[in-house]
Amino acid sequence: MSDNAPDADALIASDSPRRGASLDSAANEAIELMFFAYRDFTDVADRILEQHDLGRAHHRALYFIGTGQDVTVGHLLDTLNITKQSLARVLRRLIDLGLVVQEVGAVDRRQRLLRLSGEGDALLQELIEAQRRLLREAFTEAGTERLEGFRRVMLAIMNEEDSARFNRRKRAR
Amino acid sequence: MSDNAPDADALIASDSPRRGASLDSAANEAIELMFFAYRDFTDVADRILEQHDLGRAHHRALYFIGTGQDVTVGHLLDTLNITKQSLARVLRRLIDLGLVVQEVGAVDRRQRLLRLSGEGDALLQELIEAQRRLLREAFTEAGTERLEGFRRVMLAIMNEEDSARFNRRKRAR
DNA sequence: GATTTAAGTCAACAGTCCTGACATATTTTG
DNA sequence: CAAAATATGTCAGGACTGTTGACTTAAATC
Repeated sequence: MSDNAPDADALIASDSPRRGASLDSAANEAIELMFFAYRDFTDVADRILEQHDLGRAHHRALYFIGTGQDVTVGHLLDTLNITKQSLARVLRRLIDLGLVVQEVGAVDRRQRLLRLSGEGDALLQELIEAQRRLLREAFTEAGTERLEGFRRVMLAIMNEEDSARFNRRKRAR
Repeated sequence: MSDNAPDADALIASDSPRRGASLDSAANEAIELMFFAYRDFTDVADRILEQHDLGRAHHRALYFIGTGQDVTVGHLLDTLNITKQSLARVLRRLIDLGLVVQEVGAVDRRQRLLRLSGEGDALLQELIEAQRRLLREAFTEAGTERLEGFRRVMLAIMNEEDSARFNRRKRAR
């Protein structure tokens, strides 16, 4: 990717004359970190989903239904950035399997409030725990004092819309 | 996800009596960081790929062909963890577009060594630069002293096979 | 010479995403 | 109240990426 890539430990010397080049090679490295780490992160959930003949799209829907309050179809469309048609297929399957139930909105009866059934929540908890375990172990392995660096960088990678969404969700917890 | 989620800054107090709970809520938070950050990271490349009517699979193939040495079809299958048929379709397209060229292997003439054409390399550089810019800006925004934390945690999230692969690739640069 | 390996190909199927159009029920607005 | 806007659902059809399994060709290896 580039010559003379400095050791990552040296990157901290941000007053070096080659600061720009260091940032570039750190970014080159990070492209691969993102690819491999995300793949392995999703793999632990994929293995569970496979056993239920579900895919990632079902996981995402389950997740945001289960971790939000009064989630409507519209909220889900906003959060997932997909089309109504894409979501409909996924939601239909989850409802048919009895993992998700719908209720007519109390304030606005056009809305369909989505929530997980007991079975749906059990599956979601299983998925969350698998990814949580992986991350917990990674934090321990890397040293928990490095967690803050990880958090801040990941947050900075997000665009404004998503970091705002992330913070809204965080506040709601 | 859990009650009494502590502020992230408090997570550093790893000698707290609730260390385990802190790690859990940090991991819960990180599940969303992974989702949103990865999505926005891939989005900057997707916007460029769209203009060329290419998808993520083409990006991945271009990337590993362009950043490796003497990459064969077999290597690519190993790295990407997909089937021969999946790769074949993608590779066919890239070759037909003139972005990738094949040469018969010098040592083993059964092999097809893959490399990028000038045009292919130009596209790859454009893709890499878009993601590199995003990451560079994120590092600056988060503070470069936090880069090391990010790196170590991401590396720890990877499984052994991928972290070994990552380190092999890094050594080769 | 027989077996194994690297690559390419064919057929068929599944999951996820897209666009665009249209229907229904309900709420909001003029 | 009637008209417009909104939330949801659905239909048709297309694209990309992934899968499995079987088969061929050419070259290397035993």
